[in-house]
Amino acid sequence: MAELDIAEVSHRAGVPASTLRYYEERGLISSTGRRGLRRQYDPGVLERLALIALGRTAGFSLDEIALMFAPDGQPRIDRQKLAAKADELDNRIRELGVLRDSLRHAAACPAPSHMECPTFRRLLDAAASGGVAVPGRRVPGR
Amino acid sequence: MAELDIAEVSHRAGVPASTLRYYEERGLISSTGRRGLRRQYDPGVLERLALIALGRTAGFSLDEIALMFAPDGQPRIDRQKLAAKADELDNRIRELGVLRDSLRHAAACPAPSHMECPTFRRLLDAAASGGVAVPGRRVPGR
DNA sequence: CATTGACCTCAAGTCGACTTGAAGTAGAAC
DNA sequence: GTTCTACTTCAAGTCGACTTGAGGTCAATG
Repeated sequence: MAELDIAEVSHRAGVPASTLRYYEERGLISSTGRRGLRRQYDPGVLERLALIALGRTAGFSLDEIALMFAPDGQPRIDRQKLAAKADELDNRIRELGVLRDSLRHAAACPAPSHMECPTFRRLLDAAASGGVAVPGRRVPGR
Repeated sequence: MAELDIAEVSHRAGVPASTLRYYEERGLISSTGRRGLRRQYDPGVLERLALIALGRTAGFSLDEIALMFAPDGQPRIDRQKLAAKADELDNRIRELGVLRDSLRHAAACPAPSHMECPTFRRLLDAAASGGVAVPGRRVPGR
């Protein structure tokens, strides 16, 4: 079985068929042909989908991911971009670490009200001054 | 000057006026009155905005945050929820850590193509099997 | 040969958190 | 007293990644 049916791909990759069609439309994957109406895929699409999933979890947009494939379909992953994303992740991880520790402290804090807890207030100031970022926040000028 | 003008709040909190109106509409903050048309705010709104910002960076939705204020305006932060969010953050942090390490490895990997690098392939399998989560991904059945 | 059911296309809807635009108003400066 | 300007309301638009729905098609099953 060289060719996979869309249902097969959907099942194996754990991705809805609608998403496969969407990815195709966006140029992220391509079908090798049709059996009747139905899309057929090369088994390699599974690896490609894994790559896409990976990119998504690393925080790349679909557009960015699309650029990571050469026109011939071979992944052309820019090592610099990977390193940059790793650094980005590093920052986010550090932020989240601080946040987590502070949340835990606040959860265990004996102060009658959170507002009277110095740790909580410090956290608050950090958040207010934009020291910590929200992932999906739109930046002014975009 | 007990009362702050919306422009003042916007400036001090680093939040656009449109967002302040939006937060008011959502019941997250309230203005004490108007001078002419313009909203006036109690200085306490700044602390509240900081609290909102904090909640956002911790990954709470505006609806969740709204529930963290008692009707009287006093923050009523559920310590259990904080702890739960901390645990959630902990998981995410661990995932991101793995991802970061793998990205870094891939970036430095000597294999001619990423596909031939065992570390990269392992990472790929993890991503494919949904071992790592994308923050904003919609879960089936929601 | 007719039915079934899973696929197809294309347009439109969803979600959350805002932003933007049009049309109006009022305090303050001239 | 007029103009300026920063605010006001309300509806609609935006962004990314998909999902959903209506109406159509076709390989396989009976």
